[in-house]
Amino acid sequence: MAYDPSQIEPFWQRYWREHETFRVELEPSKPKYYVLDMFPYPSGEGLHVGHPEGYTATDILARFKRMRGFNVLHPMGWDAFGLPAEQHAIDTGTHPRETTRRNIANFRKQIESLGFSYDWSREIDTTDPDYYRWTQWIFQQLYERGLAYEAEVPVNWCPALGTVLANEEVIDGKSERGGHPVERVPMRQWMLRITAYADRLLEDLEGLDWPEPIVKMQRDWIGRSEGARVRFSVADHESAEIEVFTTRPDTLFGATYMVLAPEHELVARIASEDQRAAVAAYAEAARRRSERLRMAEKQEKTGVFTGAYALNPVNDERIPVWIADYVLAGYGTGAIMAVPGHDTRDWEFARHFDLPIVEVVSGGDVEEGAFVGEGSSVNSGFLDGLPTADAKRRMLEWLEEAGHGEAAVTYKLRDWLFSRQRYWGEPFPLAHAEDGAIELTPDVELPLELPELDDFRPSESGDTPLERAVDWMRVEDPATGRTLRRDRNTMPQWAGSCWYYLRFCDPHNTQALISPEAERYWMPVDLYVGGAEHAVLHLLYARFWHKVLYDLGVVHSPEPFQKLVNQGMILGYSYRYYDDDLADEGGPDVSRFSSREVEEDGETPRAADGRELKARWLVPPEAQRETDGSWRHAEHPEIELEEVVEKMSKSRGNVVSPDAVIAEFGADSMRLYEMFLGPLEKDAPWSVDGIQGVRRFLERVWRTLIEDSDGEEVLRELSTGSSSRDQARLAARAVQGVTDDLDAMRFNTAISKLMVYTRELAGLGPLSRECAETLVLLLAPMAPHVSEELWRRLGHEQSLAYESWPVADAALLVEATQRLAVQVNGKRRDEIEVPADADEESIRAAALASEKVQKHLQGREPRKLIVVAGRLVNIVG
RNA sequence: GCCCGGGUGGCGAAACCGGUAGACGCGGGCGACUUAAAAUCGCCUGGCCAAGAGCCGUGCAGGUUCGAAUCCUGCCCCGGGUACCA
Repeated sequence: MAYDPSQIEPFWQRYWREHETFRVELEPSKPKYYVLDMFPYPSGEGLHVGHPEGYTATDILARFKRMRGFNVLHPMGWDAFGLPAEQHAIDTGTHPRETTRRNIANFRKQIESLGFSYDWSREIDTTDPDYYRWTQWIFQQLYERGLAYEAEVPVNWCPALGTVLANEEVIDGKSERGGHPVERVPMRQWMLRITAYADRLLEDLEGLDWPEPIVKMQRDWIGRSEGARVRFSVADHESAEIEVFTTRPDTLFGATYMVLAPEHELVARIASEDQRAAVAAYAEAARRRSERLRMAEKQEKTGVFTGAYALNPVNDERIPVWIADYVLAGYGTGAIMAVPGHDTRDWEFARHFDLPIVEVVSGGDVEEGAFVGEGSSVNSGFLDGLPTADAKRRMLEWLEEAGHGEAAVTYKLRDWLFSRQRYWGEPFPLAHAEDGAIELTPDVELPLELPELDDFRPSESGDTPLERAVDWMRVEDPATGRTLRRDRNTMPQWAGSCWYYLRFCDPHNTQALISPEAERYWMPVDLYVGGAEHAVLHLLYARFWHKVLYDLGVVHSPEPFQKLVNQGMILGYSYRYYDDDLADEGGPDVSRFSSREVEEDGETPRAADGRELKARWLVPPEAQRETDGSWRHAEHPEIELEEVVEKMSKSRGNVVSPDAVIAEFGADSMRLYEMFLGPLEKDAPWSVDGIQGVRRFLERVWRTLIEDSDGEEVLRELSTGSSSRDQARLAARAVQGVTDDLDAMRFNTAISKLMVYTRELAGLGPLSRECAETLVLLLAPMAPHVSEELWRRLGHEQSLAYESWPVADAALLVEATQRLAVQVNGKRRDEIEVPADADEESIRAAALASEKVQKHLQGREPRKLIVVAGRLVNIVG
């Protein structure tokens, strides 16, 4: 028997658990390192192969930093509230708590089987009342600071299902399950005033060690823009006034019409008699379209004239007021002044509806398209001749003097819709009085626990699941004795993940969400690793809460995550076809279609005859591969399937579990393989081609140290005394290379350097103990089980988790000579070897002395000679 | 649509700041060992042809530069996000 992970890995996992090897305490004398994974939602599908990628990366860092003397906080927990457990409860009647408990147990077992060095004594579960007690506490602080308020906000209401749907559950205006119509209807909701923190969220991005694209996405998401608010009066409607925001007040003379969002409150008031019906019909249709579709510019421009006119304040011209769904109610003021000459969407709209286009900034041709750049004002009265910047300033002065508007800043960022009409979330810690007053649940009554239910559906009357708990909903106000009603909503899943990184620092504190000592020592997070799909929302929400906690004095750093790394997504394969069974009823009449027979119409797939279709996804064995490489529906082989590569998800069925891989190759091979696949940040579809390579590497490492002697696995005899010079140089290069790569999180190249080191050691005669131990220590963060086993066999009694990381002897890294490429006119023609300290003059001479170079120069005099230190010489001639 | 990222051999990739394209691994080929196979070890493996001191080659088309996978412009394809999936 050779290397056998099925023996080694469980042994060491038990060893670490029993010895609490990775348990950490606050140790002020030691430098700390807090390395955090984005904790998972424990879904019923279990871990997929994408999870271990990020977790392996952070685990390598955690182990590496421990060996370099840091006190490492490396925790794991569960973001366990969420939609799937509740859906499952509705389908099966199983309490979400039970589903969640089972899923967590499964996730923990899978995660443990990979040998991660988590401090499990700090495990967190967001659905644990001891945890969400503090989520509720934070909400109360937000409320008391005026950062939580109630408002009427449109939601995806599905009358047939009697419930509000997540955007994901709505496809092209119909529910994903059953294809029932969905409309946007306003509902009273909790909102968090994240916009009050917009500027700080923007400014503090500055000092963070985050990938630049993520910073940019956050910046764009916040979308600060400076401009003006302008008020237009409405002709024949004394009291009506349309307020708009524009970044280009200098183009006000070019405003030839206005557009209101279909939901705008003025629409009903100002629509003229003869347009009323058309306006109502359009508004009704808009309610059925998703915001995403409405923002898509490629869509045909639609809109309806309201019959009303506004007065342009600069010239008192009557301009028509339209409604159109490209103007969104939730952004800005829900109304725009349209300047078709200088805004692309307005231009297209004006063209489509034959509205006037006026040039007010010179520099383009407004007949051909909108000119959105800067220039100088024309056709603009008192602005004429002014360059754009001055024209903006001048117009602002005029607006303020005339009382028609003022300078303003708006943000694309909207306040955060913070309530859900669901069961499986944190209850709001407050109650409502008849008169609308809100009483916070007293601190001693926290946590306010979820009521027990056995039916998790919304009620037919549109009540939320919580409203089924009649007794729970009713509460007596201890002060006045009057009866209050608890809030019928729960918090969104984001809530628990907004502050979990703080709780890991002090998970069992019953007096506070975190002690000042723990917070001062451990925070901020030094390295945060997770998927790029969280680039905006989770990270922005968590930063917002952190800043509120900063203002409350709970935390001392303005930002929670100092360094952020996004691991790439591991994608899965599925195989797509379409059918016309929109209501998911099945049966014999269903027609099926291959992709090539289907056209996309916006979000709606259609057959050649115009019939609406629905996409379906299969995975093997329902999808079968033919000998010609095509994929076919197993039951309907006439249907050719289209291969699609996407994020792994239940809806696609393309989730791949790591369990089988671990069983076959071992956890160390799995870890190494995921790291060896390519750079951590890169997306890639999952495949196990090539996992043999890292497994073979581990076997080679094993055989380098262990030999079979009469069926007994024993340590090879190691050479006595110190390493040979060649061995020492090889080891020094490996140490330097691996250390640099781990510091920069280049795990793939670190592994390749270890492969080279191992292979070349074999060619250098009897192995020295020093080289052997160096190999094991360098491998330890990446393949910890086999490394621990070899370390023990090398005669050490303690785990190597806290051994010192090897240091390279700088003197051994110096080379005596250097090889330089020699180019003639940029093409490589020869190579020369010169002393490492050769000066430029001798390098030139050596290059020109090359026969091959002379041949290619064909007698020409070199016009120019470029020497790049350590790299090459380029002779131009 | 908008925002972000990616595209290099048959495949995963490397090339870190504009300086020798393809390290390392998979797959494939040849050889050694073996009665044989597996395992292991060694060598070869971007394409083309007239086979050279040759030409071409990093999604496509251009540009900047002594020199471009890397920088710039335009385009194509793929992935992620798009505020109630997480």
